[in-house]
Amino acid sequence: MGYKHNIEDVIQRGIELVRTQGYHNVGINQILKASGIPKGSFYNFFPSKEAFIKAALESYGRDYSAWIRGLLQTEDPSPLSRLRSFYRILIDANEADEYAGGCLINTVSNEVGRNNDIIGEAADNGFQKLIQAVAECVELGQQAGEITTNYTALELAEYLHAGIYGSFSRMKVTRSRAYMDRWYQMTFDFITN
Amino acid sequence: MGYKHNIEDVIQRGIELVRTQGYHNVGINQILKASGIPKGSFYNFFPSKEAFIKAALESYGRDYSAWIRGLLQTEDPSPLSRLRSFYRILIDANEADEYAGGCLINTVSNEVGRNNDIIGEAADNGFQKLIQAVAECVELGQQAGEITTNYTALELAEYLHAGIYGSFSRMKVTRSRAYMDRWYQMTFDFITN
DNA sequence: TTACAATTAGACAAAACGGTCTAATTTTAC
DNA sequence: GTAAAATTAGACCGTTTTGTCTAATTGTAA
Repeated sequence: MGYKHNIEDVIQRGIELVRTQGYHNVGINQILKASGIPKGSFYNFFPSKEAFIKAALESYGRDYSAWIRGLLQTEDPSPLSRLRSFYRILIDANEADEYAGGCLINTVSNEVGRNNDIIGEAADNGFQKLIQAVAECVELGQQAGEITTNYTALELAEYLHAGIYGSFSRMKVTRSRAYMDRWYQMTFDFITN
Repeated sequence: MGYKHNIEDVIQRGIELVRTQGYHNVGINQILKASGIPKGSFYNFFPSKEAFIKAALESYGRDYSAWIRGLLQTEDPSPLSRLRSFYRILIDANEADEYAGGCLINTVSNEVGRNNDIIGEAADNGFQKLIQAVAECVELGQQAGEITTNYTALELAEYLHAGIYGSFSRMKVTRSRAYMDRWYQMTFDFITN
């Protein structure tokens, strides 16, 4: 049967709160309330807020990179087309989310990544997972002659990552998908053969 | 003679603290201590922390965009060369700063831009100032035939903005200029004729 | 000089913060 | 069934948070 509360539930609720509202802006009590868990159970599972967000980043990174891989491994025979499709879906998802937060890793990384080594490292690990998933598809696109080979697949994946995440930053205050759409158009214009 | 304390001093100290440590991670008391101002004076100048950061964003946006304009209006006759030089200096500055914070507007925007309309709007205004300063030089580069005219100057400036700020995000957790350098190389490869 | 306004100064307050603690309950292992 | 371990529950604690308040001081304008 198991006990009443479930760690994974708490993590998912916490992810959603922190992703949309920020690390320091969300208190433990808020997470307790949202997940219906008492404080004792929370601190039984996690020794600190820092440990909680580390676990959240790891869970999010796993799920997110798996989601990316799923989207990049469809039956579409063109790697470039799959890559384009992925970014369109990502942009659509952010619009559907009303530009509320973008990516948890980005939110946390920007807020505390530089000032907290444990969180910073967890964020970096997460980013690398996402970038790696993209790089694999980029490489296939290069092999298929669809994407420029002037740069390595990893360099291109990092370029894509920086660009879309920079667009997220503008998106958050403009609350518009225009910047992401323009980024999409221009970037694929630049990197395709 | 004037009174003992000076608003602009307090703003500059606050900017530096918030830029490197984040909005919620820096308390009023920290700003008071750093600028040697008592609480009564602070709240005499600013009605709230929110009002303070709004003033800080405005001051920072003014100074930063003026700094950009200065760097983009040298005696170098090539707009493209001036633009390249500006981004090299910007990247160098972030390295010299030990990747501590990047841009105040970006830091605050990512942390609270979506959850606080007053701060979000101030951040957006600041971003627009910076992008506009870059766009003017991009346009000159287009007129000189150095930069692609497939996109408007504003679109290209926004693209540059998103890219370098996305690189900042990676920079913060990797504490390395590698991502910015690669972004620089690739972007100018893409946008030049 | 005098009257008024702005600034200075920091004690104080209410609320929120992360985290601790003890006791009751539930599950697991033997 | 029984003992040990894990989980649940929330009252409680010390600290820190933003913001208020009153009184003294300083500057300004008549």
